[in-house]
Amino acid sequence: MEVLKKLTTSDTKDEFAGSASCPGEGRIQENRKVSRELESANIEMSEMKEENEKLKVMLEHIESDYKSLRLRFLNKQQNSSAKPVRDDKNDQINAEFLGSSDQESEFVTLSLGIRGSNSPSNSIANKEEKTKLISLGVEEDKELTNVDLTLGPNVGLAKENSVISSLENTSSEEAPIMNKVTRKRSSPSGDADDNGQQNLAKRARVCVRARCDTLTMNDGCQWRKYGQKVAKGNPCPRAYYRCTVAPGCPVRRQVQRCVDDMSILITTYEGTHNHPLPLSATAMASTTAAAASMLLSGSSTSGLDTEMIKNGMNFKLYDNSSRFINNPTALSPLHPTVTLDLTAPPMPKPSSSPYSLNFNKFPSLQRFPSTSLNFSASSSSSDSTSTINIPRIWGSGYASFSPVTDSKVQVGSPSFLNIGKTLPQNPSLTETLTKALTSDPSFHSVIAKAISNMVGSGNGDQQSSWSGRNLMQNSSTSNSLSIINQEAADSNNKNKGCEGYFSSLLMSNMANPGMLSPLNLPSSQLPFTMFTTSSSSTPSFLNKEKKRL
DNA sequence: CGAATTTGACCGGCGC
DNA sequence: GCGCCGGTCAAATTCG
Repeated sequence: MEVLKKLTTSDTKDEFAGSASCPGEGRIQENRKVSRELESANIEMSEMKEENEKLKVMLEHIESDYKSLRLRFLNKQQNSSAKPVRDDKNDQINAEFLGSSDQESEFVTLSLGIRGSNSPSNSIANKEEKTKLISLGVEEDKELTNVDLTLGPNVGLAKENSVISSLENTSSEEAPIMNKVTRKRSSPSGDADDNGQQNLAKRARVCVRARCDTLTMNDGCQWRKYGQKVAKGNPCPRAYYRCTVAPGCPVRRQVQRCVDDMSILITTYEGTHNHPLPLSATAMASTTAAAASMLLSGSSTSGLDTEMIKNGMNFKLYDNSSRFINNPTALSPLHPTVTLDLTAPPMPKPSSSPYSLNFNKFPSLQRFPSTSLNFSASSSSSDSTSTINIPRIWGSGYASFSPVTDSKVQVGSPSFLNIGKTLPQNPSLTETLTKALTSDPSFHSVIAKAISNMVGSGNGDQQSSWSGRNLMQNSSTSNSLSIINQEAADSNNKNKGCEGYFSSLLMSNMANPGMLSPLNLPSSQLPFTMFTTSSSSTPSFLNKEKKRL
């Protein structure tokens, strides 16, 4: 902008100087013309100055937001690595994110979904018990944050995982409940399930919805199919995969077409990789880990936001309990699930849409005016659903997204349905990235991660056919069948899935400096949709996990 | 021929 | 206790 300003000024001066050589009457007219141009240039300059000022203010805002979030993250990290001690500082931090007591209640409900074992009766159905546990809020949250992070890969998350060790006590507390059940069948990956910490984290699921015309979304990992089944409510068979990057890796993945929109692929991740991940897999793994972190902790301040921020992502949570009624996986009562919606649904309208923001239930949400991060829950005491919106540009190939205007960098070439060839980028991307790289090591690492993901995104997972007996037994819609058949054809063509999809998302997001901070963005610019479901019926899945021991 | 996928059977949790 | 359902196993089959 400064350059443009200089150019404008110098051009004007040149013209003015040139006009001095014009002889006769024409000189007056020429002078008038030049003065008009000068005037318009001055106006333009003043406009640019104003714009400059605005941009400066925006930049300062972004910087301060980033610093404050970073401080909070570091604070969290410190508190987690040390023995949790409830103090005023912690209270303040938590109160800041919890909002009103109503919200607090829901917040704790989410947490208890995971930590029910700590409750004497393993039930949070009645409000009195909830209230008791609310008083434990801070410490519970911290521990959960640690648990959550175990969902991620062991590589590339060293910082986050550094606090996992404090979880040992938690898993030992769970033992009595888990001991109730024994498991007859031993899992081939049982070794990896050998501790309660893993079990806890494993049961958290991260569901990724994405438009994809291929059988699976390539997340960089290698998967082997071990089963396929038609789940109730969806004629499309659900395929079960386990990670084969390393023997004994407990991570599972479920892949299923969305019954409402067959072009949408629902991929659900569960478990923790117990091995180094390929570079191409770290983006998905770290982000799902962060998402699960938020889910398990029930805290908007835990893993997800920090990880998303690190990844240049921006998110917003809001009630969306009706959204996944046809997705039994996502709403499984046994598994708290967080859903990342990359399908670019229509942006929610607060009052009329089923995806509407639920501010009315939790007026206290407005206590976060400086952030676009909101957390609300359904009125149900047992389940809670939250959503993060993803911009249309990511999922549907829309050509523009608010603060970005042009594209100079090609961010992969995803093969999934409706994704545009060019991704958004800011004209000053180079400058922005340079600044960020030189000023913030963490941002540096994120960019490096994303770039390496782009480079290494060629590792496809094994494909399998969607045409199975299970489908034929249950499917009655020709629409489903035609799509399934197409999937089978894709499989024969050795289609490698939505290659580099997630990496592209990360990179496209980082290419948008306006999204480096999640704060102060209007809701229309919030980049993705996330749903979370959390059940309060913890003991069952804890018991099941104990059986595997 | 080894690896990967398919598919029928089985198991455990949960609701009634 | 029974049936439904999600999830997993493992033998059979297919693929490269």
